[in-house]
Amino acid sequence: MRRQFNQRDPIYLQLIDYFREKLVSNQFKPGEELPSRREIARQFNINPNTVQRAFSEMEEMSWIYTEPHRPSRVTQNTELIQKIKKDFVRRAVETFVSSIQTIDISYEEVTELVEKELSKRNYPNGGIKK
Amino acid sequence: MRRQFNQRDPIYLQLIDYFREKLVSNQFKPGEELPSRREIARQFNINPNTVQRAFSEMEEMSWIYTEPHRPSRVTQNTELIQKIKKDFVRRAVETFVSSIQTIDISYEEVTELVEKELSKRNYPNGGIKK
DNA sequence: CATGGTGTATTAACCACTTAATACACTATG
DNA sequence: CATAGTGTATTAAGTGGTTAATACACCATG
Repeated sequence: MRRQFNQRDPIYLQLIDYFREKLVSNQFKPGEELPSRREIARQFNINPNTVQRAFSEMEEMSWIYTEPHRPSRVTQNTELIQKIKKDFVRRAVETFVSSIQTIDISYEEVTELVEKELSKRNYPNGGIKK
Repeated sequence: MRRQFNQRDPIYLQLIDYFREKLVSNQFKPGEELPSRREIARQFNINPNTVQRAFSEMEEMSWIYTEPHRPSRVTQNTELIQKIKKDFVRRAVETFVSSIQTIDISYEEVTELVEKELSKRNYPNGGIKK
């Protein structure tokens, strides 16, 4: 659970991103209980309300659910998790393409640069991470 | 010169991006005179100080230069323009790769998605834009 | 039944940052 | 030489948004 938050982006967004990463990389069992807001706040040394903010948004997106007076749980909808993953990638691709298309550069150059950057980060072919 | 600014990002940053695009796509002659701050402000219907803010930052980055009491001019350093272009692409690639590497996805899938998105936007191979 | 932890709601404080107002010296133009 | 436009600096105002404080009802545990 050790992770530093940068000082640039809102903490609650970084929290959401943190959970997204765990979600799409199967680090959660479906329906798994999450630590309480206050517990997480303690671990990250942030305000409980900030955690609540993140939880609210994740609940809004159905990433988690909370029965009254029960700990929040990770969604049991595995299709949703796949969708989160797909949407995330799609959005990243769109943002990327949208920005580079203002540049006069060939497709081959682009993919070569992407490939280079991927391998630079020890990202072997085949999708086995780290 | 018609372009709408979104209401999400700071205007001065969108202005800078606007000039970056013109700069790297050779829509400026080296040393070309730029319209005055107030003129640009009128065209975009924004505050002259906002233009000045953008100009300051572009001057800081040496994209433009301003002799005392003269109109600002586009840099004559063509190598710099190449560097701006390269840096911009490099940063876009880094951001992109950095985000998708939190996802369990193969390199082939990534490049395929990028290729798809590029062609969807009428981006023919070979780098001939639009 | 008391105590401490929980999810949640409301409100306030804060805060970085962008944008705008204003002023000034200078220059070109007539 | 007057007028209008320019680059620039300083300062104020505004603003959207995040974070924090506080409170409340509820529940489990002893």
